[in-house]
Amino acid sequence: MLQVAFIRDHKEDVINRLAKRNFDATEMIEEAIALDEERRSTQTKLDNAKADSNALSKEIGNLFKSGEIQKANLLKEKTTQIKEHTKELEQHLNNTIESLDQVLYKIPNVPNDIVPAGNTDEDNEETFREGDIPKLYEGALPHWELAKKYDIIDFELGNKITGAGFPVYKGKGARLQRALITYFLDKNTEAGYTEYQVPHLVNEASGFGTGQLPDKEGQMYHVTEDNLYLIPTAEVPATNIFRDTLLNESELPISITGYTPCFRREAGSYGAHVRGLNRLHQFDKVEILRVEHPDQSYKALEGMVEHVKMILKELKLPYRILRLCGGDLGFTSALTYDFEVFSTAQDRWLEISSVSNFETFQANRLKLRFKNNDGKNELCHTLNGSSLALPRVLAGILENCQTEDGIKIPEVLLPYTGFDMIS
RNA sequence: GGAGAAAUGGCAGAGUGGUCGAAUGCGGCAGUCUUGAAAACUGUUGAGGGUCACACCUCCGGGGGUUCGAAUCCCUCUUUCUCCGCCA
Repeated sequence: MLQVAFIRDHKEDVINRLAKRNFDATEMIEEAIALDEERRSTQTKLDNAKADSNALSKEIGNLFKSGEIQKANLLKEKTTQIKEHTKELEQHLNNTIESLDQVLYKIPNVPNDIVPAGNTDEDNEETFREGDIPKLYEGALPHWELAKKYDIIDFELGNKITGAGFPVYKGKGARLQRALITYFLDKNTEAGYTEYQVPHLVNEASGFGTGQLPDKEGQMYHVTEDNLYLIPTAEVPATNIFRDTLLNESELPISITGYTPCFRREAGSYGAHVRGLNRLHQFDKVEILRVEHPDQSYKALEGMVEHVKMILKELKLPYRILRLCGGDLGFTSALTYDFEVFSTAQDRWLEISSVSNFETFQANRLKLRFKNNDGKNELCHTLNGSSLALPRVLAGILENCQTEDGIKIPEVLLPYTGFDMIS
């Protein structure tokens, strides 16, 4: 969430920049500023009331000690009034904070200046494209047909065991997926990211820390018995490593990577858009995450984009990079680059990575700060991205690397798969 | 799952109703000594809010309560440890 102080000091700017999301924040911002005003003045009143009662208590203590019981009892009576007043103020303060938070939760992050205006994914700005779209043989198949033909992914079996959106990978399909996971993790650790294995279920506080809660609980599977949530992305547990943390400036930057399955309840779309591996309830993803000094975060974002580019180039997949427009930008992000691989047989682009700078938006809620060289506490910037999301990379490989004789495995993966062809 | 014990500053560890934001030790920082370092000695050293700066307020696992006053008493939750049971 945004910092109130920032909203107060940059009111017009915040409103104007949020307009890029087609988000009219005028009313909310007025409300937030008013509530904050109220919060601070109530806090001051409460502090003063407490100071009075502390002083009285001390006095009573001293009177008892020196045996002046009567005087002490007289003072005691005086405290009841202050106590009542304090209670009222406390109540009011809590209500005000609650209302203020409710408003702040609803305001999305302020887009970076270079975020293009626009409403939908049509308005995203392509910034880069690489890799040749292969000329496939006559009768080339979409990946779900290939999966069936070579018996490497079984969607029906998943239906039987669990339900739609939970595929079963078999034989070389399973091996290829594992190869990709290991390959991604190796690339990430080579680039300086520390590998983590994090829990796949998180508690309420964690869901709240990264913004899935409140409001967006519908996208997560909820284990009500224990009040835990299955993670929709490693971002949730990985970012919450840093909840309520005060770092030293020298500890920055922090770079971590981790592989997790991801669970998404979202009902999704229909037809070809959810066909095969295009959209699943459970999928695998390798995530990269950084905690940065505010001055360095955009440089870090570029670094992450370059890193993902390098991986896709090695895989020799045709892909493009989009700078998301205001309307398509995620709630918590200030700037996002999406990577899309071209699905030749489906003739469409599939999102395989999303790399974002959240600036202080997550850090504020997480209370993730660092002590700067002046000894002041400052919010860190957080960034994350996929590197990469498995199913669509798999789909991309199956479709783009298909030949009449079978699927030709990209060369960089050979040490990981141990085979060069799925036939 | 059952029985018991515990949770205090970066760490260790005292403190069981009133100058306790908290003894002491270690660690950190600064200084003395030294050519330099170590040792020794001296001083200093938690966080958040608030203020121009003070004042002041809050924080002894979380939440609630008793009391004029709570680290200290009560309730509750969480976590950790020991023992038993179960188990990949």
